[in-house]
Amino acid sequence: MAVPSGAKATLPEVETSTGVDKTPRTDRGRRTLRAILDAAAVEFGARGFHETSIVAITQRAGVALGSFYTYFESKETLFRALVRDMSAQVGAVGAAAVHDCETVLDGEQAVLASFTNFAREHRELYRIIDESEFVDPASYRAHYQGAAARIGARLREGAERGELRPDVGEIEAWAIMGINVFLGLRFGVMDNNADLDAVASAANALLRRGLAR
Amino acid sequence: MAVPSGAKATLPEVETSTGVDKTPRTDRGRRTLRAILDAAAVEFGARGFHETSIVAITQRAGVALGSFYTYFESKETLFRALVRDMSAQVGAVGAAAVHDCETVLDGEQAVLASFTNFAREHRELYRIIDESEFVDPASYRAHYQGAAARIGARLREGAERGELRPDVGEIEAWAIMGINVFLGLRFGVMDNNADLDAVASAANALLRRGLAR
DNA sequence: CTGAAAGTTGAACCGAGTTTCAACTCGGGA
DNA sequence: TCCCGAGTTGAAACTCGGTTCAACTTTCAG
Repeated sequence: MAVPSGAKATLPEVETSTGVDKTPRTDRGRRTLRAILDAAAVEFGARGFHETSIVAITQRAGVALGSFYTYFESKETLFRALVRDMSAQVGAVGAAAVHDCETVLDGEQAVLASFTNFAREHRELYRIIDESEFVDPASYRAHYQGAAARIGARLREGAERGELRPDVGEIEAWAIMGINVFLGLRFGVMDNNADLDAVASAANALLRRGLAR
Repeated sequence: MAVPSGAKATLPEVETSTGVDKTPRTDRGRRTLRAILDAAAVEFGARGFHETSIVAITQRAGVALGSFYTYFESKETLFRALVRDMSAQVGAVGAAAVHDCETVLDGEQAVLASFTNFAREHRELYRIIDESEFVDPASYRAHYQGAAARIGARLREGAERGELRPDVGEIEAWAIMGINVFLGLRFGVMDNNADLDAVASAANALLRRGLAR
């Protein structure tokens, strides 16, 4: 039960390089695919890609080893599907958070608060995204470039509206992303009890006024 | 030639769980060990831990497969030695950078500038530290907790000296670390031409005044 | 009810890469 | 010069986990 609700509703597209369509056609098939995805998120999150065997995944999912290959061409394909799925969810969570915020800076605070919460509820997020650097570099880059681009767009809008300095750009976007990722790691994942709203608020103070006396 | 000069001078301690001392006793031995470490940094940096075979390392080092086991108990042991070595170097680079800076904020700017430069010159840094999350979790945690602690100590001193707000703490330390890591990735590693001093200066402006108009 | 398509099963195959080891060479001290 | 410990060598043993596949069951449209 470590896979976010978003993923439960929509099954991620599983691409096949060899034109063979592996999309399940029946309900039974969709349930099995879902079980494999959930089990994989748990196993990859706990042990990492290489330490996780397909047997472990299918056992946790309660299906036979061979069934795996009904839905995926390889362990890599499965991992890729999972990475893309989680990356999309992070984007969705962020978009939802900014939705009804007055100012850009309020928006950034809301994004951070919801992101750290999301990370705490989905411990596997970091390990899967982090490991995609080695297993699926393209998705890894896409994930961070996409996130930075979204932050950058919000900053630019804030600058146009006169809320932010006019010179905010890519540097600031990547800086904010770095803040979010590391605070998510430290206070969302490594620490169960931290008050995440307080963390978001402190980080936002840094964005607003800086650290100087 | 991807291993930092620091590592060339001092051979990192290679611990053995089984009490067998693998430290080379002759010059020839030290040269071989050095060659293996250098080759390993290149290979791990280019292909990652699991995709790198010991054969590839020994071939690049120009020694026979069996020689590897004269110096290391396993591939993991070697990787661990490398992680600890690089982590120590990052610390050293930071310490050197703050050394003769007037204010804390000047210090943080100097640290960021030298860190991004270091990352650009040692592309393997990120991949090795990142992958230690999976291969050697203890060193991974130690690396980031250590870095955050050093930043935190500097901030505290700045607060005592009245340069910074009195309430700076762990949140701000991890936020700064996140900024540094992501700017190093984006402008040091992913981009060869970015002006790293300009990047450090922009990030420092964020720390000083924030982003607000 | 029936047949074909979809899905399930797990034993066995297989390749890749780590680790071992016994025979060999090197180098420096007596 | 001789000797011996340190270091080198690479073929082969071993391990392990991904992938295949042919026999089987379930589903569902007609």
